[in-house]
Amino acid sequence: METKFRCNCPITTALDILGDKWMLVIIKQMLIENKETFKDFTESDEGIATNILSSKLKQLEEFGLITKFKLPTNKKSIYYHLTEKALDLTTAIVEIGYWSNKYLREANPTMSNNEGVEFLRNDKAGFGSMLIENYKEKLAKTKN
Amino acid sequence: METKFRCNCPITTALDILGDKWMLVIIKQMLIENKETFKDFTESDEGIATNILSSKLKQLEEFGLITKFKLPTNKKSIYYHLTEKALDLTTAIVEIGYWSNKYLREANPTMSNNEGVEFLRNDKAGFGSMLIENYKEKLAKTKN
DNA sequence: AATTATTACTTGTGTTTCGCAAGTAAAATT
DNA sequence: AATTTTACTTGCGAAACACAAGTAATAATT
Repeated sequence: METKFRCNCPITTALDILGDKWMLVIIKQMLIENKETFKDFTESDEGIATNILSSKLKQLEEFGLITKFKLPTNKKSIYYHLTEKALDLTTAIVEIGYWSNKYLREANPTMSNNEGVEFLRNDKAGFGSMLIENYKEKLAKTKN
Repeated sequence: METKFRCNCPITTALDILGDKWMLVIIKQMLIENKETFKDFTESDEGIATNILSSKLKQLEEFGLITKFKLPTNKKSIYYHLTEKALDLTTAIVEIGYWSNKYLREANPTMSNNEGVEFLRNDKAGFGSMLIENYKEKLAKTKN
């Protein structure tokens, strides 16, 4: 599948790939909510349709944002992991969350306000670092 | 038009509004490329269709991200301006640009590499501050 | 060992969003 | 007065997305 880029602007180019309903949401689910398998994603709050999920996982892999991984003990499950390239989107994702918490509470009054959100509000950079560190630790455990 | 939010996650909530092909691109065009009028947008590199532009401008206004403005000297032209709420997305947009410059050059070899991009690469935070400052200066001039 | 359940998908169909071309009404220019 | 410019809308085809159902391989249960 060939991506057509709208123009030579870096920001627009990124949005040619990430600017849709699902790409960043899936990355967020992996980064923050420990989603790893197809089933994990289908069970998430966002409720993605399986055909969409399938096609988005394919795209994410094509762009080098995720890799597939199998455990030798389980031939059925496929584990999807974020690459360094995707992990480097953490700061951008955190910025979006920070902004959303600040401005979108009246638009979506059901928005959660837990310890994670509090951490984000109080220490944006620290929250990002924590996410990356946690994710890398988790990967190290899974792969060894 | 009523927005349905997929769940209570702040990040997903933001992407329910901004997660499409055009919303962030239009904000970027206003912030970085001095696009103000309907015609400005239609002439931009990205080449948005006029019906899409019209509906996106409506949405941006509904969400309080832009405001309409008319000059007393010109009854035809409508000037669209970013609100503080939208300006507060600058850091997120800059992060996306920074990431794109770092990772998407092989996907889109035509990506520009001018002084602006160099500034972004060398001083992400400074680049963001500069954009906001410039934008506010411009607004001050237009409105008075 | 045979049946059932789980996982990771695909396929089919309808709906919504998006893209392109053309048209329109009001204001501005010639 | 006629033309052009600006800010749109309308109509139609294409693409993305949503929902339901089905399938093939593996794993668990009886």
